[in-house]
Amino acid sequence: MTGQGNTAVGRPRSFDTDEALHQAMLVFWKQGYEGASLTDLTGAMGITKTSMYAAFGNKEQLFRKALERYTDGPAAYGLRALEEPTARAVAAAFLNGSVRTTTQPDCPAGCLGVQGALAAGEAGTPAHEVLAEWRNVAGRRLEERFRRAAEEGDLPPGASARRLALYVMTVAFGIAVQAAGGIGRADLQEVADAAMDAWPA
Amino acid sequence: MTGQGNTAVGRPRSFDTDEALHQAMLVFWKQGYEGASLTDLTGAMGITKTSMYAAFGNKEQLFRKALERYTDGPAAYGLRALEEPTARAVAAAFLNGSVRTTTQPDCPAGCLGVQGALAAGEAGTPAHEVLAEWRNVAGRRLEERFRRAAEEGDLPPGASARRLALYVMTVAFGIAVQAAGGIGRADLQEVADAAMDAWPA
DNA sequence: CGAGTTCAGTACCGAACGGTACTTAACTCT
DNA sequence: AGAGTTAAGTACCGTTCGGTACTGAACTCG
Repeated sequence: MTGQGNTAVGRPRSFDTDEALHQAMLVFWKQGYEGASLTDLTGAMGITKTSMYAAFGNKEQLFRKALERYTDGPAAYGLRALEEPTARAVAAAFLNGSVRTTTQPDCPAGCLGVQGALAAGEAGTPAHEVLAEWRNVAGRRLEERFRRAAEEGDLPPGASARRLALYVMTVAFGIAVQAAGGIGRADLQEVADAAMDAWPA
Repeated sequence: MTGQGNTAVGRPRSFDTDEALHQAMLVFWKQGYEGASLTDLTGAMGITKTSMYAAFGNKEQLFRKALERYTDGPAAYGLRALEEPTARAVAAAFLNGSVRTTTQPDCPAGCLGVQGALAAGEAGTPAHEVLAEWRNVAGRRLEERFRRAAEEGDLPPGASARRLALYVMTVAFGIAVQAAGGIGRADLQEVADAAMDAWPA
């Protein structure tokens, strides 16, 4: 029950935790969980190891917080897309957002949720599982949105919400892989457009 | 100019290099380049570090050879697909092959070419670049095949071979990501089928 | 001004990393 | 049998890994 009021007692923190977390996110994004050493992380964050442990716990918890920040920041297009008026617009907005975020000039190429720990050794297993769940949650959100669209008559009777959600997520993940390999934004936007040709009705 | 005839001089190798390379491939496939330690690798290969260095050079060269083996083995569906008679059949065979290989029960889930080093620190950069090139080569092969199809009148006049190749590769990579996250074969086959709905004409 | 509390920095921990020198074992050829 | 050649095994190299005691410094409150 440690009070979290703004009455500061003790020596005040000399760095901005938000900015430090942002830098850590960028390192994880570029190098992956196992490829990012504490030296890489704290170097980019501009703090020492002790400060990082005091502020964030350990490497794994730092990664989880960096992923939350990624979700609310660069990956926010995911939730925004769900608010589009039609299922088709939702799918297009999701794919377009993934193209834009995975090819942002001032950020690492690709998607943290995909390349953060797609394969991992023993040390990276927790991160691997966290990211797999992160991707599945996104897919479930999309599926629920499409199910609602089906109930509203926004999708043809035969369409499967689950199948459509899986398809859109799969194309988005593929876009992330291509971006990580250096494929440019214009090419990937064409891919996103081509993917929408498979949309029903 | 060391002769490579079958006249064996010196102590004969006591392990099967092909089998050892196969085991190394499986470890890289499951754990990625940086996540696979020499202890993990040599443990699975059933040999000591010295034997591994004598037979394969170092970790990076072992990875390159494991990737070649992956190309000729689990990923051989890629070249086979190019031999299909029509562009549509090529695309379908490629996607179906990716579904089968990334969800093989007795192999790691996903694709070595995708998850081997999608993001990497400094130590994993060579592997990262090797895999990016590996994916691009596959895409170029597909693009050439589709260009030939266009010349043969096997594709509508407006179709872009490059765009179609990029689309098929992107879906295949997305399937690999989904498989790495535990999505099953039946679901992914539905995705592959759905992706073909975008095929022109 | 202490007393209490929290943060920063140095210096260090044991373990694991990729890689190698050196000895011993197993083979072919003369 | 002995020389020459190559592989296997042990034991070790320096470095880096994630993580932590411990010492001072900076702040609020009484």
